[in-house]
Parts: sequence; C-alpha cells; structure tokens
Amino acid sequence: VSRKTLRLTRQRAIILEELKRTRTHPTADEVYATVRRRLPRISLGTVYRNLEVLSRLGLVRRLTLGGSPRRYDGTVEDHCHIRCVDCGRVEDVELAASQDEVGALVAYSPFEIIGHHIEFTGICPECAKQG
Amino acid sequence: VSRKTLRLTRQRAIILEELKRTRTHPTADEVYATVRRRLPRISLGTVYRNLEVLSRLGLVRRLTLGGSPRRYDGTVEDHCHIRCVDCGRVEDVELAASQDEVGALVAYSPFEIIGHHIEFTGICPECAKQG
DNA sequence: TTATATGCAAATGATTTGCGTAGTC
DNA sequence: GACTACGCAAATCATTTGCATATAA
Repeated sequence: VSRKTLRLTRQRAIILEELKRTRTHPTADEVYATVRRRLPRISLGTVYRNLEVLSRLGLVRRLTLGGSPRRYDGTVEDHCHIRCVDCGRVEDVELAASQDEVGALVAYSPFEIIGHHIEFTGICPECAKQG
Repeated sequence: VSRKTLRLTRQRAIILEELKRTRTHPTADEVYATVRRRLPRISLGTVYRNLEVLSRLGLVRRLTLGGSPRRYDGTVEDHCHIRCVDCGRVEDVELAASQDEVGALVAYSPFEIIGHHIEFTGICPECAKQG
C-alpha cells in the first residue's frame, strides 16, 4: 500500500522496452548489458530496482525458476518454461492443456492457492549436439 | 565422470539422516542448525558440500524453487510443492494427476525433456490468519 | 517545487573455494 | 598409507541499500 507516485524515467522505460523485445529470459546482468548500449551511464542497481518495480506492477515477470541468478520475462501471460540443465538457457514451452486445467490438478492443499508454474528440465538442442 | 571414491563420513551420514527425517524442505542453514545439535563442530561449508554430493547421488533433492536461499528435500520421489508467498514456507502438494500425465502435457519442444516440477504459490494457513 | 529515482559504492546474504589437517577406506 | 573430506576463513557471486544529486511531474 504505497502512496508513492511512480515516475516514468528514461531508464525505466528503456528497461521495460528491452525486456519486452527479447525472448531470452535474461538475468539482471544481461538486461544491464543490453540497456547500457542505449544508456551507457545507467547503473546495475538501477536495473535491479526497476526490475523489482516493473514486476510489482505486473508489467514483467520475475521467474521462480531454480538457480541463480534470477531471470526475468517480458511476457506476462501464463506460460511454462524449460531450462537446459547443461547451459542454463530458459525457453518457453507450449502446453497441450490450458493453465486452468493445470491449476485444477491439485487434489488438496490447506493453502489458498494463488498461482502455479511448471518448469520442465531438459537438454537444449545445442548442448545435445555437443554431448 | 569422477573417479573419486566417496566416503561415508559421520557428517555425511547425519546430514542425510536429518534431511530424510523432516518434511520442512530446509535451507542449508536450517540443516546446519539441526545437524549441529549432534555434531557441534561441523561447519556450514561441510553442510553445503554434502548437500551437493547427496543431491548428485540422487539421495536428496535440490529444489528448483524460486527465491533464495535454496531449499533441499529428503523425499526423492516426484512430487509438487506449494510455496507461501508471504513467509516462504514450502509444503508438498498432492496432485489429482500422475506425474506421467503432467509430463505428457508438453505440446512441443526442441529440448530433450528430462523432468518437470510444478510449483504452486499461495498463502499458507498461518499467514492467512494474520492477514 | 518537491519527492522519486539515479549513480556510485559499500553492505548484505548465500554459496563456493583454498588450505592445512583429520579420518575413512 | 593414500586420498577424500573436514573445519576454518577468505573469496566470490547476486542482490540490496545508503547517500548525495539529478530529474520527472
């Protein structure tokens, strides 16, 4: 319940823009590298702060994937991911079922359920080639 | 492809034993605290090293949940988790579908799929009470 | 004008690693 | 006896935060 008035700074706008543009589920560091091409003086701290703000606003998604560093996703709609256990790359996965059907899978839980996320693991084509 | 011969040290055995005994999906620090009651001179580094070894051996599971610190699970069989977005507690969830059915949900992926994990998020009963 | 956001650097938190010694096999 | 694992401490990696200044509204 914050009373703060958010401002659309150049930094914030460009971080959002670049994150929406990519499909690679970048880490904060990768966003930093990309954004720095347009704003050479931006700091990594600003990137972290804005990724936090943007995900609170629901404009981007903070992925709850295993592993560090954390990854972000410009696509907000519910979808699943697959992570290469070898190189760590994360890609989207298309499901045969709807997200609602997945949500309905729970037999019982005392928790009030808010959401869900399926993470598949596997070997990506590139790593498969290299054995 | 390691040629090392593993040894069953007192520390390793007790870490495994304590992890098998609990259902709380503890962090390395929590395992450390528990094990220390029996081995007061054990170091946190040893706990980390052994959790790594034990999960490579498939004797325990390193959870690929979002958030830090990382959590471990003494139950190796496939099952799903629910994490309280408020207090971070992680509990097991029983599914209405089999794990095979979940695996079959993927419509298409260029990855060679190895496994999957569903993480539900919600509010645990305790946090729900406190609003 | 004024409060939010930035850049910078230091602080924090989690995990890993180097090293000399202890203990398993 | 040989070599793995330990305890300890320092190093590394990711992320957060304090502060003085810049800037959006």
